Amino acid sequence: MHKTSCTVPRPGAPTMDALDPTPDARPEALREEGSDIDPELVEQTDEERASIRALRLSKLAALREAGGEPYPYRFDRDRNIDDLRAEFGGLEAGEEREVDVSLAGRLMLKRDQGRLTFGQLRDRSGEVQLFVSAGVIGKEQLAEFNDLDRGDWIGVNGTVMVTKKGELSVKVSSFELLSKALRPLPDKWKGLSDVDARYRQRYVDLTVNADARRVFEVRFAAVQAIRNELARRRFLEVETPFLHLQQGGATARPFVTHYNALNMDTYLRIALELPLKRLLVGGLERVFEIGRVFRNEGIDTRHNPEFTMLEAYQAFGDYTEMMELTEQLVAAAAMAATGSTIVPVRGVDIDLTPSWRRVSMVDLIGEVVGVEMHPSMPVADARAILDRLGLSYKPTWGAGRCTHEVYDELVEHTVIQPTIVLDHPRETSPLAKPHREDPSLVERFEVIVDGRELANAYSELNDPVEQLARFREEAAAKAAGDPEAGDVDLDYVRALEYGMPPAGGLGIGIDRLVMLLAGVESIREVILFPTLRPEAGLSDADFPSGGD
RNA sequence: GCCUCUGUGGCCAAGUGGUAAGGCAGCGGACUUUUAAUCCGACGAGCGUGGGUUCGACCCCCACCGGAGGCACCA
Repeated sequence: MHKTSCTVPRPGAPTMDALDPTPDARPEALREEGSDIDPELVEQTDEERASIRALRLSKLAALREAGGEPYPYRFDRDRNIDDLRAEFGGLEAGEEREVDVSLAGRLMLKRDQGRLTFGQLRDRSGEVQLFVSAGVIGKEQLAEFNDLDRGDWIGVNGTVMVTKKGELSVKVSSFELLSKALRPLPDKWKGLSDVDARYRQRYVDLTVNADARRVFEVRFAAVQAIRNELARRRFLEVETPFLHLQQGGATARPFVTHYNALNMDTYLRIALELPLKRLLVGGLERVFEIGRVFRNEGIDTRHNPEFTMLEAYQAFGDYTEMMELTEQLVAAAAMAATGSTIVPVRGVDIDLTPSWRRVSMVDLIGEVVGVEMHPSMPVADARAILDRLGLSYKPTWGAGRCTHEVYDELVEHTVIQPTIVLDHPRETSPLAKPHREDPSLVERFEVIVDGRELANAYSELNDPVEQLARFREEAAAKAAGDPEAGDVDLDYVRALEYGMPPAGGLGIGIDRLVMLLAGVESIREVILFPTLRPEAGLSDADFPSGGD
């Protein structure tokens, strides 16, 4: 047993032995003088005895035995660690201040020097060293501190000092266990790198990987900046239903769920569009929603079945307003998240500073591919171009769809710097208003950055007769077996019949924006709990009671 | 859905046909200014799961279960 005694008996302390009258049945190896093994461990299997978790459970039991509480209710700290650094960061090596401070956080490292132990305490704002000296808190308290484990949550009280190596520290006068960790943290240097474990146990990932934490700070800053900019422009933030009775607002397969009370199937929303535009009919004029949408499609580095969209609608504007708005929102997000509107992506500086290049789809195709194409050209000519370019097409495609195909296959991925690609073929844009100068086009643009679509916007269709016709086309396609086609939303048509003001609408994929700003290549890195298959092998057997 | 890669103690990681290195953490010991502290000592896995081949399998084969990347589709 330990040479030091302390108020909390640790495994093997005399009180425990006294409480256990049974003969010492411990294996030879554990019965030696100085063995620190809790007698309770004898009740455990070999596997449990070997496990860190079992040892921690016995620590827990010992602590409670002594009247301690490993999971107390609260701790009053008086500042965050970054506050402490701001206040005392100017101290010289060796300086001390008789200022009482109290901090709370997770114990990340321990360096035991014998009569002195250094700890590393982390809260959300930063880390600071703990200086825990027997000369200050006494040998017993020091032994208790040394009995803490990496990963435990603690609260500390102490004064401020700087070590002779210049490290700002808290000279601990007392500490309190706030929550005992039963499972060990990953390697203190290598951290957690197994991506499966990182996503499934995001709590561990966030604990040990600073990069993971940084991504979500970036995400918050970007979203907050977008909210602020929209609010400044007098947009009203709203919340619309997740459960939709009809499929619409985008072309995508929905998740279907059953609502018992109404005994009917409902869809998880695939877009925010139709409810928001109803609000324009209602006269709200400028509305936006940042929210989760759900698409029953594949998972890859750029797609997660649930993801976050911003959609904003502005009455009395058209898509040219949306171009300016998109630029300002993205620039504001970049500035807030990274401090700059220039973000490095794979060695290339992407300059998000407004204004961005604006180019029509047909002009861009001419520039990149070197062919003259237009949705108004005879379909036979369009097909000839696709043949020459080695692209395939379906017999149902018109010249517009063919034009879009060339753009998708050969142009989009070549566009690295932010570019507003405008005036899409009418054939591929069923929800946008026809172009005021060219009936084969619609007033629509996409923003391409780093070869990927970041935003999509229209002059919104508000002609109820035209809208009904398009809904009917979709419904016919759905009836013919297209799972991505939507339903006829008669209430939406009725809303338009009351009159929707002319408006521009904008959608931005928030996850992709964050990927860009955070410099990560997988959408799972910007979603806290990405969709994964069920974890195999996690069972009750992984949670032995520890011998109680 | 298809293709390729991948799964070794709590974490990181070697081994690729001869019977599981090493590091971190944890455990015991030393140390009052460390910074991934250091030093000494003891311990811990039969290699995702199930079959098969072989005298012998972490290693080869098959299936299944996770994961990653790519293709297809989409934001």
